[in-house]
Amino acid sequence: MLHLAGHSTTESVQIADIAEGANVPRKFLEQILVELKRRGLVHSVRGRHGGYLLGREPKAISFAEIIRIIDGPLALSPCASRTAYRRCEDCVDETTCAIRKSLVDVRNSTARILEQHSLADALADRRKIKPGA
Amino acid sequence: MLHLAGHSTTESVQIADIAEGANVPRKFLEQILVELKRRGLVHSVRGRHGGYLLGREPKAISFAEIIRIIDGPLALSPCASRTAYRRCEDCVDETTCAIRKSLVDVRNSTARILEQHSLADALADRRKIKPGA
DNA sequence: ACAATCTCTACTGAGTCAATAGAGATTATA
DNA sequence: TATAATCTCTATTGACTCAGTAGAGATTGT
Repeated sequence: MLHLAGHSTTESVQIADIAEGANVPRKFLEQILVELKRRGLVHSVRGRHGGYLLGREPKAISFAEIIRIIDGPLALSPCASRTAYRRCEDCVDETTCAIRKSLVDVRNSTARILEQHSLADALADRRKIKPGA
Repeated sequence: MLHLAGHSTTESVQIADIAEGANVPRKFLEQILVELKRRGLVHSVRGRHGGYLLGREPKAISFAEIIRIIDGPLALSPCASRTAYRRCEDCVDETTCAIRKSLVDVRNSTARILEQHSLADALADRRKIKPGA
């Protein structure tokens, strides 16, 4: 995603280029991109000079969103998740579960941090440190 | 652990009792307890009237410590972990990795929250809500 | 027509997780 | 001393996930 963010929002980049830049197998990257596409974070251009490009401006794509798609919900337990809530099977009483309270705290702070960081921020950081690259 | 914290620090509780209270298979619980013992969080008493008891006072056992033993490192990626640091294999330059910065932020906030919560806190919470239980 | 690319589905191998199984060591008690 | 109750240890299972592989099919530029 950082690689794509480094290019314009109008010209597409080919899988092979991204794979080389990110140092991951092409076919493996493909599966991730298909999923990202399904969720609207990237668009694809088919055919001869096809490729991928960001679906929105870099500043409108948060780390939280990407991580949720690739790694699943942020919460440590489904019962503490907001986007993928699921009650624990053997939970006796959720409202008095002292463990869940902490897990919800953790989820909230994690979500806050990851939602504040966008691709644009990451790109700016990188440029700040390595102006030449 | 909450079950154990509910008992005195001197008398042991049998696996079967904890298993029933926590609604998990006895043999499965056993493996967790053995690991917790290896790390010093609980002690065991062998033989006829054996069982388990907390290795320290409830207020000296944090959620962070328990979760690290049962679930592994808190960080989302090994490169952001303090207790189990490991460099990413295909990392080009760790100091300029914009993703890692966010992951370290998340780890730190997670660790702060989970280290502040102890078994004693959880026990107090539970009693506050359900004074009779 | 053809070549380059994305698209889709299925598969593999290693690893993890919850759970099971059983033999062995330790201790209280009769 | 024998026995029963308990923890201890190691191995194994089955379902699942994760990274990666494979190949046929659809789409588009030339």
